[in-house]
Formats: sequence, structure tokens, C-alpha cells
Amino acid sequence: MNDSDDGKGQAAPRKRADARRNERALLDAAAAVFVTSGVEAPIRDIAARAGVGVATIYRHFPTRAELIIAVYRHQIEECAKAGPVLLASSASPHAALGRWINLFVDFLVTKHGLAAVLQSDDAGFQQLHGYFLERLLPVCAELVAAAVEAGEILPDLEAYELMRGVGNLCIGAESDPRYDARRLVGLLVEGLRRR
Amino acid sequence: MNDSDDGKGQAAPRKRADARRNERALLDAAAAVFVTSGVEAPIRDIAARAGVGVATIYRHFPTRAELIIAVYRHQIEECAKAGPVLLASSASPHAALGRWINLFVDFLVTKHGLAAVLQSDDAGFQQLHGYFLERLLPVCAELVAAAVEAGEILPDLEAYELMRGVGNLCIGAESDPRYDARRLVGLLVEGLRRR
DNA sequence: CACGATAAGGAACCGTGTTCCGTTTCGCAA
DNA sequence: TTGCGAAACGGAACACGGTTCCTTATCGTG
Repeated sequence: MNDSDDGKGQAAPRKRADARRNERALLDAAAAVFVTSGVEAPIRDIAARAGVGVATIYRHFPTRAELIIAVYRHQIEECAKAGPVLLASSASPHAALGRWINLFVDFLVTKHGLAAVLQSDDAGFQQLHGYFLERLLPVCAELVAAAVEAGEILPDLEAYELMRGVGNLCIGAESDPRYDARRLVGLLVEGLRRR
Repeated sequence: MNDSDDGKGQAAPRKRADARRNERALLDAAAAVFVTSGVEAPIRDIAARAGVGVATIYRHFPTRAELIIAVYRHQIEECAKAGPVLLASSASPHAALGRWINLFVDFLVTKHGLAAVLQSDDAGFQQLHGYFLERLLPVCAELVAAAVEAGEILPDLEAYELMRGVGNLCIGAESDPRYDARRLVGLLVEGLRRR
């Protein structure tokens, strides 16, 4: 990744030093606040923690989704990259799929409120949903396809539906000790299996 | 937990006629608005539709959860009552469990936003969560127990977890044609099966 | 019919997201 | 080093929805 490349691809108009400093401060502050108050924490809290005004957040991250993506982009990349690795190193495609989904679940469950916001039908979060899909769906689809080809699972479920289902199962998992999302996801993956 | 009866019925101190009229109007208005705008529709919308002031809603239904419960109470009762019936009339306990869960899913999926709000960790909705649990968990538990006893499913999942999982899978199902909650729930139930 | 209790209505209040605008800071060049 | 225009900033102001408060209207009984 490039230091001043925002990932949009075109020639970046060269940002001012204070802008870069603030962006960094915002990312750090957001990460910290997300941990304690969840990804829906008030904008003002994040701004305060970063020592900037609210408008500065909007300038750098016009939507909350963009801020969330920026904070977690690295971890999401990691997860995406793990797919092919697991496929190559596991005993079977179905096993790889299961392990990869565990990775995904671990990520979601440890980010307070992320799973919920990911499925929100609020317009501002479509971006977030879109980003996750764009980045992780191909990986998931590859694993599913491999498992289908190996005859381990039935070909009747789209990878999209699987990912949404898994995401849904993770909602609220961090705030209810009686609810173990991992177990249910495991059951779901088990249910895919051809019998 | 409940002082004998948490319903409306018995020792009511005799309400005034206009109060009863407004309560009815509110229930009708809420039902209509829930259909078009979901269960999180603005209070003011419901008040306007019923032709009353906002305070009147709070007087009759102090929390949104109470309003939602009042609107859907009848259907929830129906669902609860269907459990034993299905158990008696189905070929096997596992089949009965599957059918009953389908009923539950159908109910949730057709109530815009209800599944989401059901899992919300917002304090005001704990009541709603609590009511569903209180009413439906015993039914589900009975079906699960029967299936376990018949040796059809493994005894390693609490009915609570199953219900929460099913509820979670229903989130957002009404607003995404690519996502079929019924199918995923079916897979989950399939995953329960002993193999 | 009068009067007290019950209920109604809507303005006001509060917290949070979002926008606007005057002020400050930066980076460049003279 | 200083001056200047553009970039960026901060916080007040606005929008919106939930919740409360207080005054007024209505009910129903004596």
C-alpha cells in the first residue's frame, strides 16, 4: 500500500501535512472508540478523541462506512488473502471453507456492532456492504466452487447467500454470553454438506 | 417474573371511552405504518395516522416494544400454539421442528424490520426480546427435546441459541431478493441432524 | 349540571447526524 | 523572510426523531 494513495487510483492532488496528520489521528481515534463504544459511536466522540472538529471527519470520511472501511481495511485484506492459502493447505475444500469462515466470523464478532451495521438497509451503509462483498465474495465463491467440484457440498447455495447468512449469525454475538455465533455458523456449514 | 398476568385483561381500573377508542386507533395505525415503514417508523407518523398527539402513544404504550407486542401479540400466540399441534401431527419431531420454524420465519420475514429490532441490544427492546423468548422459547425447547429424544438431532444446542440464530438469519430478508432466509434456516436445521 | 379525575395535545427539550461559514494554517514563491 | 491564495479547520447552526412537561379538553358520576 502507498502512503498517500487513497486507493481510488487517480493522481492524488497531494494533501497538506496537517490533513494527513488529522487523518491518521482520526483513524487511531476511531479504532479506539469503536472498541469501547462500537462502530456506531457518536461522531462527536470520535472527533473529540482525535482532537478535531466534527466537520473534519466529514471532510476525510464523508460517510461512516468509509471510516469503518478505512479502519478495518487491512484486516479485511488479510482475510481475503487467507482464502487461497487455506484452500491449498487444507485436507479438503470443505475444510478450507470452514476454516476461512471461522476467520471471517472471528473478525466480525470482535468488532462491536459491525455485523449489525453490515446488514443495515440504511443507504449510508450500502457502501460498507458493497465493500465487504467486493473484497470477500470472490474468495468465498472460490472456496464454495472448489467444495462443490470435490462433491462435498450441494451446489444449491450461492456464495452470496452463505456470506450474508454468516454475517447475520454474527449479529449481537459479542453482547450475549448465551449465544455462540461460531457454533451456529459451524452448524450451517455442516448443513451444506452432501449426505 | 410476571405478576400472574402481564396482559391487559383483568383488574383494569376501568378506562374511559375515549382512551379505549384511541388505543384501538393507535393499534390500527401502528399496524398500517409498520407494514409500509417498518417497525421503527417515527412515533410521530403513527400518532399522525391515528389522529392523536405523540404523548398519547406514550401514555398507552410507554415503550416501542410494548406497542409492537400489542400489535403482534395475536400472531405470536398463534405461533406458540402451533408447536404442540405440529408435534402431534407430523411424521417425526424433527419434521415438526422444521415446520414450526418455518412458521416462525414466515412471521418474522413479513414484519419489516422486526427481526433486526428483536436482536437489538438497545435497552428499550430487551422487553421485546424477552416477550418473544418467554412466549416461544418453551415451545421451541419442547420440539427440540422431542427430536433429541427420538435420536434425530444432537443434544448439543440449546433451544435459545437456535431461536436466536433463526431470528438473526431473518434480518434484512424482506429487502434483498438475493437473500432467502428460509433456505438458510432450512440448512441450519438440516445441520442439526445427527449423521 | 357541575365538578374532579382522566386523558389529550402539542410545544419544548435533548441527543445525534449533517451542513455552513468565517477563521486559521500551510506551502509556495517572490 | 514575508505575503498570499488555497486548503483545511472548528464549531455554531440546522434537521430530525425520541421523550417529557404543562396546559386544556373531555368524560362520567353525583
